[in-house]
Amino acid sequence: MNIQEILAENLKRYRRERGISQEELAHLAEIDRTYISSVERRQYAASIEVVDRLARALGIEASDLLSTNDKEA
Amino acid sequence: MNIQEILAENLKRYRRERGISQEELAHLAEIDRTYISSVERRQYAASIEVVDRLARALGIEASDLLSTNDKEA
DNA sequence: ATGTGACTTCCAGTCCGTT
DNA sequence: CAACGGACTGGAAGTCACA
Repeated sequence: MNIQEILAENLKRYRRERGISQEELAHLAEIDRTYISSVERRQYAASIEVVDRLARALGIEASDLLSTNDKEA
Repeated sequence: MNIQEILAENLKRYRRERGISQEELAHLAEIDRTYISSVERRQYAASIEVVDRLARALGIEASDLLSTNDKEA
């Protein structure tokens, strides 16, 4: 389990918990729609900047998106 | 407190707790010494890849380096 | 043992589209 | 709504000399 997978899995999980689409999250986090798709498909090693923006959009902290524990927000 | 500051502060704190220099950490994480210096001085929004390598070198998890809580490892 | 400016390379991230 | 492609740009990644 590398860091990109951890981010991808956490992102998908939290996003689905919120019941929002990639597109909506993209809008909320002000990140490109196709980029969110790429991250969820482990295509890139995102910067902490985008991890932070994604976390804020989901109402959690950046560290939650990189955590290996599967705890609820 | 933005994400770069959080990373910088956590990195410095954990590194000093371990009593190791930037040079030693650089060697352990296989990252250039001056790059670690840059990160600690908030010059970049590092990628999660780099954060992960630094965390491993410090014996912690990537999420610990981005956490806002000041807990011990 | 660390900070810094200058530098080059390359991929993160955006924007257009189609399947 | 998501995966995926091509083309592009800015800035992270990585290194050096010197203070």
